[in-house]
Amino acid sequence: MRDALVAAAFRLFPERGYEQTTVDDIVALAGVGRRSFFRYFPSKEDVVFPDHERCLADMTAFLYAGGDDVEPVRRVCDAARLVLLMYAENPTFSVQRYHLTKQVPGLRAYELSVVWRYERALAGYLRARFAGLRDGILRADVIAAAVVAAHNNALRAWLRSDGEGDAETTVDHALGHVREAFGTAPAPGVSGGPEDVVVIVSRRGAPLWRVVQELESALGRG
Amino acid sequence: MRDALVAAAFRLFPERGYEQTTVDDIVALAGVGRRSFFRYFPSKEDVVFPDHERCLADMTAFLYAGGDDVEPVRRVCDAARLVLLMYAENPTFSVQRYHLTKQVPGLRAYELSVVWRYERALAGYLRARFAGLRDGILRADVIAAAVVAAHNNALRAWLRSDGEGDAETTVDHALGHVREAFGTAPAPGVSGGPEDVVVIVSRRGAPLWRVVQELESALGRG
DNA sequence: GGGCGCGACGGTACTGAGTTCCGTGTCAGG
DNA sequence: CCTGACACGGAACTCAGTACCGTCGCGCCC
Repeated sequence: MRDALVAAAFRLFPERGYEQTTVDDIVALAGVGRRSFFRYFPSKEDVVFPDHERCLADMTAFLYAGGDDVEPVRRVCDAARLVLLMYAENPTFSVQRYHLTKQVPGLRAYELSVVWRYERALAGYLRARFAGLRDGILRADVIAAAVVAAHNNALRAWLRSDGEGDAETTVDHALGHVREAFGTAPAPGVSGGPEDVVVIVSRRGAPLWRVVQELESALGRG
Repeated sequence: MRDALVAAAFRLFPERGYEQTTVDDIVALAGVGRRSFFRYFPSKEDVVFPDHERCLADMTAFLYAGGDDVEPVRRVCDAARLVLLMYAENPTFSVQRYHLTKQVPGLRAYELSVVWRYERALAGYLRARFAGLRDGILRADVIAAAVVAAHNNALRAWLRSDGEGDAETTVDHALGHVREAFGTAPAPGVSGGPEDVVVIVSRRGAPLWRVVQELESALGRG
């Protein structure tokens, strides 16, 4: 029933556009009553994101499945990675939806509220992991936003390639930037970020010779 | 006329709720025709964010008013700071709207699309400033998202205080975290982050003497 | 001064999303 | 055969948003 409605909707949307397709058109093509549409989808927009609830639940489950021994930032990056892989499971559907949301303002707004829930899930996890830390909530919110932005960047690049590109490499590269910025270097050779970049953090009070020593060591010239 | 409609709307919203207030109620109280409402506000939600367009335009103008000599990340942080100060100009109105958006899902979704436009404005500016840089677009998007998240964090904290707290200090502190994470130390004594930390990023291919030069300069020992 | 265009406002009627209420079939178990 | 739970369908309704048109007030030009 759900699947029949989604199938009918995505047969009509490409040919006459989202806004020009009424719910009556969809239910007529699916051969079901109008009332049944709103039983399965609270609004017309929801039919465009039919598996969003399940995907969000999967990501949340993944977050809390790992123990507290795994590094938090790495965990949320892996969660974002997981979401992108879910998108990549149905390339044609994802690309079709991308073209819809790109040109229908109403759907773009709805997509924002969808993405927002993912971001809040990530932030909630990080807030719990950062509990007690100085500015833990702020740090959690900022990192969650950065992770989502990196994920979206990679996702859109992949969608623009019509699902032909390498989604994994792209998202790992993007998330590598975030982990770099927030103090968790990607594992060597994992393909996150360019491998010829090294970050040194120093306190101003430290003696210069110690900083140079660390620097040479980090650059492999010691 | 606009002001009359906004005033009427915000007299009705608190007493009977946003969704229970129809557009007809608003225009009846304002003493104008229903048609005129939609002349000034494309949708019912827009009356809740009456000065959003102006605020966005002001922020964009501020971004491009500074020359290319000012550091990009600092510039977008200052732009976010400017937005928060605009909110702080009308504390009672901002707090009232906060309570509305907090409990009406439809308004929260609309607010997301509003915030999204600010984020895209910041990202657009950063993309231009980072043009030609390796992963410039990705970096721009991630930093814009982080700045917006930090701004929102500070804004919500201030709104929860019913506009009584110190908005400037809060937002400076939050944005300091972002500037720390992305390699731009906050101005000395501004209260963002620990002031004795400096970050140097180097590519492995760079000559060591150049790196040490940058390092000495950053540490203020050159 | 008298048409005259123009822009702002108001009213009517319409479309379509979303809701409410209710009738109908269907299948289980007693 | 009766009955209660449940899924579906349909009619009628509310309200946001749009299209169309009529009206008023204003300056402007002949």
